Amino acid sequence: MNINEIYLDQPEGLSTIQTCPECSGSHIISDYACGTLVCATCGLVISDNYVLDDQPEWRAFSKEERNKKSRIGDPLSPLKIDYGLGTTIDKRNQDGYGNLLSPRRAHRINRLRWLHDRNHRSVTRNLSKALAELKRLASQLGLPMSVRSEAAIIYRKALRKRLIRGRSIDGMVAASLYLVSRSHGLPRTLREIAAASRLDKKEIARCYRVICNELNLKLPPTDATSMVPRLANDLGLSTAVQRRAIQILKDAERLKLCIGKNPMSLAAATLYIAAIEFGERRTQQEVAETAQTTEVTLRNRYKEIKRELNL
DNA sequence: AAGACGAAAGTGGTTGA
DNA sequence: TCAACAACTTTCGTCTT
Repeated sequence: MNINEIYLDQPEGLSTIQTCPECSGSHIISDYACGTLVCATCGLVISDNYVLDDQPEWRAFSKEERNKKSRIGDPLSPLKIDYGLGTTIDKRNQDGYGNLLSPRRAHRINRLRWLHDRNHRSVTRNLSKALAELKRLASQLGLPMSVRSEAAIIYRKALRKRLIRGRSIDGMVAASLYLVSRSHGLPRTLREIAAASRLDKKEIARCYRVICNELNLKLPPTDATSMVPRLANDLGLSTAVQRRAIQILKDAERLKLCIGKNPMSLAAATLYIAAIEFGERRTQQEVAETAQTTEVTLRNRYKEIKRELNL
C-alpha cells in the first residue's frame, strides 16, 4: 500500500511515526517550508500531508528577525477557494473594539460587502464545486496531496483562461487530475478516472486535450514502468518481482516492443512473466482483471516479449 | 476442473490523404 | 471527412496441467 494512502486522511497518525518504512532509519524530520515529513537518511517523503509548524516563533532580537516572523495562519493551499486567506467582510457591523457602527457607516459596509461578494460569486461558486469534486476524486483514486494541489493549480489556470465555460466542471477536474497524476509518475488510466467519476473516458479525454493545447502542456507517453508498483501491489507481488518486471520492460523498450502498446498491458505482461520466474505465479485471468485488460491482450504481449527476449 | 491457448469477428482511436 | 490501420476486446472451442 502506498504510504501516502495510509496517512493521507488521518494526519493525527503522523505523530506516531518513529522509523522510516523504506530504510528503517529513525531520523525523521519535518520540512515545515513545504509541510512534508521526510526521512533524513534516505530522503523518502513519508507524508506530504500538512505538517504543522509547532516550533516557537516568539523570539525576535532584532528588526530583521522580527520581519522574518512569518507564521500567520495556515499554509496557503490551492485546494481552498481563497487559498486559505479569507478576504470577506465580517457580517457583524462592529468596529475593532466591538462597538456598533453608525447607521451611515453600516450602510457603506453593507454595500461594500455586497459588491465584494458579487464580484467573487461566479468564480467562487465554480471553485467550490470543482475543488470539492477534486478532493473526492483524488481521494477515491488514492492520489497524494502533492498531486491534488497541483491539479488544483492547473484547474485554476484553466478557469482563468475561461476554458471551463461551456464544458463540464467535473470533466475538467478529472482531466486535471489525469494530467498531474501522469506528470508526477503516479499515472492513473483514463479508464480508472472515468470509473471514479460520473463521466466517460471520451469526455475526460476531450477536456484533457483542451487543457494541454490551451496551457501549452505536452506530456511524454505514459511509461509502463510507472504502472508496475501499483499493479504489483494490487496483485500482492514482492518487490523482487517488481524489479525484475521493470528490468524486462527496459529490455523490451530497447527492442522497440513497447511502441503504441497500452502501458498497462505491458506492465501486466512483464509482471506475469516475472511472477512465474520468482515462483509467485498468478493466473492470466487474475493479472488481466487487475490490469483492467483481457487475457488475450495479456497473452499477446507476454508471448511477444518472451519470444523477442528469448525468455 | 481450472487455466492457458488462439482463431475470428467486432470496437474505438489515430493517422494521413 | 473518410478510409486504412494497428491495438485491443469479446467470444468460444480446444488443449494442457
